[in-house]
Amino acid sequence: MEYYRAVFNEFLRARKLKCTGQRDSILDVFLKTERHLTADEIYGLAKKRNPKIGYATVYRTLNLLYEVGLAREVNWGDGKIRYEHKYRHRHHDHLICTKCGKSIEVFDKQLEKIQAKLSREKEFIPTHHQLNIYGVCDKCRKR
Amino acid sequence: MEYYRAVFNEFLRARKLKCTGQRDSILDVFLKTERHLTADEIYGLAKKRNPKIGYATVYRTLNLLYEVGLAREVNWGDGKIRYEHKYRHRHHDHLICTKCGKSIEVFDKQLEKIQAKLSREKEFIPTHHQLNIYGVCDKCRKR
DNA sequence: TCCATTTTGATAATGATTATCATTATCATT
DNA sequence: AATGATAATGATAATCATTATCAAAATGGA
Ligand SMILES: [Mn+2]
Ligand SMILES: [Mn+2]
Ligand SMILES: [Zn+2]
Ligand SMILES: [Zn+2]
Repeated sequence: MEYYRAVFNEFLRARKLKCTGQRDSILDVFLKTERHLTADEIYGLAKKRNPKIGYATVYRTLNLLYEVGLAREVNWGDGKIRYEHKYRHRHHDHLICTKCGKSIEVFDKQLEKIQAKLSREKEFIPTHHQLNIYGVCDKCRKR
Repeated sequence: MEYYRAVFNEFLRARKLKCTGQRDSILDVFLKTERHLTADEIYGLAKKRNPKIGYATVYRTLNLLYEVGLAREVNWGDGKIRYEHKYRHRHHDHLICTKCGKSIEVFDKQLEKIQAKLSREKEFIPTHHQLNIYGVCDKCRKR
């Protein structure tokens, strides 16, 4: 975790941005949680350790984490962006339960290959993608 | 196109809803366009043939078209829902150019199979999915 | 035609995110 | 440690797509 903080600080220095307590708090909260957090959730958690932190700073810092490549933005179509760890985490897709909201992470090499093939066929240069599979999870089905 | 209108009217009757000129106009506009339209675009087109139509009615009618299965909602992560034909149209995914906004429709049977496999492995019952591949289209790359 | 029910459109409300801007904090340089 | 140029912050207003409200109008079966 020290390492990630170093990555962030290096990024700030390179961009002539400043190290601040708020940025530290937000990065900490983000790194300490493995869940997919919304800006609002991160705001709530960061506020605990730094009560006078503002919404705008949370949004601004999350964008920095995105830009430096520490965070990935996830869009599940419910109107809010979620953030998950990206640095040294392999890309994956999500199964999303429409009953309980839980998500399951999945990865398939073949699936990624087919996407590359489809792009190639259309002379399209892919930069990133997002696959959401919506449905009902095991627990919710049995309930 | 008469057929689709019949499907819609049958749905309205079954739900004890009423046939109205506004609903006709909006369905017409939707059926006549093969593009992926936002509510706002449909509002603009419908207003041409029925100038006193309101925004709310457009949103309400699009939800009906979704419920009856004539329309599919598409979310490209830019904050607005788009609508495309669903009835008698095969499911497909999209390559989305981040330069010009154009989309290319693609389909791969193997890709769908792998998704089913991934769901099965997690004991997850999938209902629908959405795959967006973002990147740069042929034209934009050459420009 | 009558009338219960549904629909409509203008507009207010909502909710997530972004913009604004005066005040405060950071940090390289004295 | 003090300075000062620059960046950061937070309260709050603005934005933008979508939804809710509600009085007035339209629909359709009897
Ligand atoms: Mn994830
Ligand atoms: Mn399409
Ligand atoms: Zn569930
Ligand atoms: Zn393009």
